[in-house]
Amino acid sequence: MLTKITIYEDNETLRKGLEELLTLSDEFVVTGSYGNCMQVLEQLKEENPDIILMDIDMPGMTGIEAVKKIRQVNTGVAIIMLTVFDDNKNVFDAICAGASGYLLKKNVSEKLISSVKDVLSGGASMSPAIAKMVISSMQRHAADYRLSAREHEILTLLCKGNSYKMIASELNLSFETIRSYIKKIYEKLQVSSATEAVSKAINERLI
Amino acid sequence: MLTKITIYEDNETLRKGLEELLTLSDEFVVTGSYGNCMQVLEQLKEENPDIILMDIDMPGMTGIEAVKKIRQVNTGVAIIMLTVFDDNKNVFDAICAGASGYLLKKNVSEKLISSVKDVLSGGASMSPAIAKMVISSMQRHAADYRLSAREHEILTLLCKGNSYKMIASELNLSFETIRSYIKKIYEKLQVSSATEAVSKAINERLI
DNA sequence: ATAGCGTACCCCCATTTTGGGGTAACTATA
DNA sequence: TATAGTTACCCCAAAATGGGGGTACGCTAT
Repeated sequence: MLTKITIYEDNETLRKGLEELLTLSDEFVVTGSYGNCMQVLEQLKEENPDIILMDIDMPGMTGIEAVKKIRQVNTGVAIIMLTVFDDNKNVFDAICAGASGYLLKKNVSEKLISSVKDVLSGGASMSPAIAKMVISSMQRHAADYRLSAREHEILTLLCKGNSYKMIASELNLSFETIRSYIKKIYEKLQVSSATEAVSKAINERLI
Repeated sequence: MLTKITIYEDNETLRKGLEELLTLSDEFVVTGSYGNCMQVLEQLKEENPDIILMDIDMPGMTGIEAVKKIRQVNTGVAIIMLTVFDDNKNVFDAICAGASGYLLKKNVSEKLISSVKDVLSGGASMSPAIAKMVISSMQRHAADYRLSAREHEILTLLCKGNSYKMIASELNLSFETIRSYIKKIYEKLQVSSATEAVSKAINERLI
């Protein structure tokens, strides 16, 4: 069965090129091809494609906004972002909005078909440069505050929203014991309130 | 110049295979090849490779522990994990520990050389399945609690560790106003303490 | 025009948290 | 055998927070 693909790309030359590239292979059919994504929801409903190629920078509505709109009504269709931007913000916004892949325009000609196949088989597609950015963002890690196992445990419970009392009963320790632990934790994390501790713990991946 | 590669892999057949595969191309030289990573730090210092291929499941010390050790003394060397595991935990642990790529053993023969080249040129290498896992983890997004702009602003300040007082002075509002906003925020988020709110806000990416 | 929402402020009271001071047993280790 | 680190407990007082009430103004959409 043919794979249905809809294209959003405001550069007409590139758009035509994409259409041709996809049509050359007899596995794909281009169900729609547009210079902006103002009617994206209607077109999605109408054409029901398997894959959407979405440029980020388009007049009227950005590709990222379009992805958000699409994901509100359809979580299934695969969306590959197609863009000249390789900066952190665009990549993360697109991924968080719900894109399944991120292809830089300079790589389109070699990578398009394989990317499409990757997402069709349930995977995601990222160029090495994009993958590097994503991985780096996961690695900004933990200064080591040398929390003991017990301190770590108590911090974890605190981060789940437990009060001192709840932590005490959870761990079968006295309220006062929890207090002294938390004092020590605050000291080690260099904070002075539960909210600071929780925010630091989560953001720096201590828990 | 030749690219120096060290291999850690306890399956001897596979290890020999990797050596041959790499040596076939005249761009690589295998500087070391070991069945466990007990001496990884000494070997790293001795051989100073450009790339390390690291199996996850090895006797004595896991590849993930080895990566952590390596990253404590060397942030430059690229590390490609080589494993049969494609479960969430192993992938994330490896990436967070500092791996630059993650290759499933079933894909090794076709993907090894291109993965090595990807990481050599400063990128990262992930199979589509791994990329999918990583992307999915970034997408678990925001139930919409319909916070107003002001409520969002106050929640953000709360998450940074500010007390009610500090928020009030920051926004030039009265202490009591902040209190009533926070009460409303708790209601919308269905929580009843600052720690819960902060944890929910960060984990569900509300801020 | 009126109901709803967001904004901004105020009161009370009880509970919780924080910051400062302690003590003491146990374990590991140098 | 000191010494450090962890675990566990206690007191006090001040500050912050949570839950419950309110009022008022302006905007918007019905």
